[in-house]
Amino acid sequence: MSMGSFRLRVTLEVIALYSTGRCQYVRVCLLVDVHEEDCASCAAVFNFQCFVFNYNTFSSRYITSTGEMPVCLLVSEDDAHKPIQLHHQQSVTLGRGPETKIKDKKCSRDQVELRADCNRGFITVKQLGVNPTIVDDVVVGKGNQVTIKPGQRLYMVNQQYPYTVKFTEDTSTPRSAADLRKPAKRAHQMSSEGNGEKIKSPANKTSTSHTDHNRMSDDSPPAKKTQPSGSEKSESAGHWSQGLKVSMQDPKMQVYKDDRVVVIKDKYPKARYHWLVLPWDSISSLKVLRSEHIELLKHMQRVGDQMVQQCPDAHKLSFRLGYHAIPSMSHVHLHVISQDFDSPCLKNKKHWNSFTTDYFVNSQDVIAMLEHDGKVTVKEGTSELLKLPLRCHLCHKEQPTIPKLKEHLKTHLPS
DNA sequence: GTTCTAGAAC
DNA sequence: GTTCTAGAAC
Repeated sequence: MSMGSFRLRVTLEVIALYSTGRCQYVRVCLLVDVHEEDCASCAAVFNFQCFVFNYNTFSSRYITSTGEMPVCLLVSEDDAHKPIQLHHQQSVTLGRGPETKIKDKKCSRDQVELRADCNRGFITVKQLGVNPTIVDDVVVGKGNQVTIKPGQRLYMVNQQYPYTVKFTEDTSTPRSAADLRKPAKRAHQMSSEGNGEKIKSPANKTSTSHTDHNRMSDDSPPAKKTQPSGSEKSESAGHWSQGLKVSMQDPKMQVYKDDRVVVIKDKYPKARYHWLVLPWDSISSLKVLRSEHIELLKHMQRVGDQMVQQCPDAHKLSFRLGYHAIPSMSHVHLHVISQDFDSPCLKNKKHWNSFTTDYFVNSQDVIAMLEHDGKVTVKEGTSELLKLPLRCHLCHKEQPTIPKLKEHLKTHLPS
């Protein structure tokens, strides 16, 4: 039966998430002529998707309206710290720690999981800690979740540490399609079907790109050297331990991303190749991982394997994929690191032992633990492993000092 | 996590 | 004297 041809009107709302944390939505209307020879409308729709996501060809005449998505702020009522910005539909775990400045041991480090819906103007609050989180005199209860809107009050734990939620317009967000096309503020391209996007060649060898790497370090907000510029100043990630959350959002740092994870080069690589695979979802540490995270961790490992396969030196270097048992930096991150350990950033015993003792837990072992026990446990005394004598990871010969160890490692380098 | 530096080790 | 480490500070 002949279909003839017809005109398809497509309206699509695109949510742009900027590296600064701001959101904007753009409504796109397109008229697509579908002809019989296109075989099926899906072909036209497919082409349409390619067109939309190829941002540089995105003409302003297709944009029928733009608007500011409200920014969600969690405000400390006792003014203990600056408001914490919550990104649209991104889970954030909060509790005792530098972000909230709460030191009360009754408050878990992972007391609540928050997820803001900036369109509809509420936050979903899930209590993770044992002690009660309270919303308007009602105990949430461990494992339960409630919503909180402006006007309501959240007590982090035991009628203490009051918070309110606020949604405000961010007037600094670019308003025109021309603004949107400026590369520095361009939204991250995201596959609609979860297919990954290689941003630039992973062949950026960390040891040979130190000039570039250091330049990037100077641009981005490290612990003390530089301050974030512009709107980034208002972000809550000021403490050094929150640095990964900032770096993962920085397009200059990203080498791969898809709908679940992002890969960045380690800012201080401990080997020729050293990447970090991070989930977009805010997962503070291995401790909060449960069975429901298994698929995500398997995906992180697949992406890590992919980084290795695409590495031009993969044939002559070996790699390990794993997690630090007790990481210093918040936000779960999978290390993908070549085993040459040929890097000026590897400077001390802690660096060495964190990658060459059981302090480094293989990705497969973490996944196996989750599959078997439903959680990840770290053995007692693991932190002591960082103080062990320096021992070559290949021939196990002990070395007296870091400089001697580095000299020794050269003997194992591929020719 | 890094940087800085006092003092131990050589 | 120099080299190197470990712990405080950030």
